[in-house]
Amino acid sequence: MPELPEVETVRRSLARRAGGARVVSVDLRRPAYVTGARNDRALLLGAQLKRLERRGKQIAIIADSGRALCVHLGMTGGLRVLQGTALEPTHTHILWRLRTPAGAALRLAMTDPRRFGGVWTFRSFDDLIRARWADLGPDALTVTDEHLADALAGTTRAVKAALLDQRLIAGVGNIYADEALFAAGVHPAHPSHRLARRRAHRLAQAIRATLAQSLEAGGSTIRDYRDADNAAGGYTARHAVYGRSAEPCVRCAGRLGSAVIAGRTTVWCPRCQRRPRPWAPPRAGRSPHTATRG
DNA sequence: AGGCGATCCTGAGGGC
DNA sequence: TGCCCTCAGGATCGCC
Repeated sequence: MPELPEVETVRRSLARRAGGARVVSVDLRRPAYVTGARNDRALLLGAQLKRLERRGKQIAIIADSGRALCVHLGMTGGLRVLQGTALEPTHTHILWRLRTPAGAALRLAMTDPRRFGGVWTFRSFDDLIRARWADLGPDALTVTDEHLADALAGTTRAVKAALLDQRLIAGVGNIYADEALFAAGVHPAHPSHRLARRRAHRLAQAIRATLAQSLEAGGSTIRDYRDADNAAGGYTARHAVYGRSAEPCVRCAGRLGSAVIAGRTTVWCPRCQRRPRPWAPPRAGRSPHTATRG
């Protein structure tokens, strides 16, 4: 489920609630959810949670022991802090018991009904970066106009497909790809390399602005997404196109269209997001301006 | 190179 | 109430 704003919201709430806490016990209930060493020490038993980092849709939990966990939430994953007698969520694959510096007992639950996410264990944050983050593009929240323009110039794919490719830009998923394309007035099927550089810059600005606005609202809540505090996101109501197929465009009131592009349901406004003019072969003799090929 | 479909899973929602 | 179908925030793989 979660895209960059939701993952960053989880990271922040986790840092606030469990930062500095020590791992008292580890209960790994579904070993297959973890890749790499699966022993207690690899899962940070006895260590203190020191730093929480994020790149795109992935979170790194770095302990004072130097060890690091990489968490990818997939479609339905969540990291939830439970206090007191709070009920444990269903599909909890790992449960950590923590003790905060102030002495409070907390539980941290890694939940993921569909199990498209996962946890990877590493001896160090450097190892994590090498194994999992080295191939990711720059984080979408701070991607530069120049980087996105260069990345798009290098591929012929539909721009929507390019935005979903985490090697080009990290953190954009199906919701924010559609939202940013709408905000920039770019048709999702526009061939990436044919997008004018000026429009690629505008798209980069739209990506940053859309993600920042959603982050400010605590992300989007579709179905079961919750942050580490179990709070729902407030951005869903502000979606201009995602989930609004056949509804009126917020800008021109025209009917929003949808189709499967890059294997994902895509919604856009046919009037506000024009298709590129199709290339037509020049026909000789029709106009004095028609180029004659040698 | 990249489109496409299948695949990994569970759950929600609609139609009947 | 239940059954059957479709669809869902992600990402990878093999095949054309």
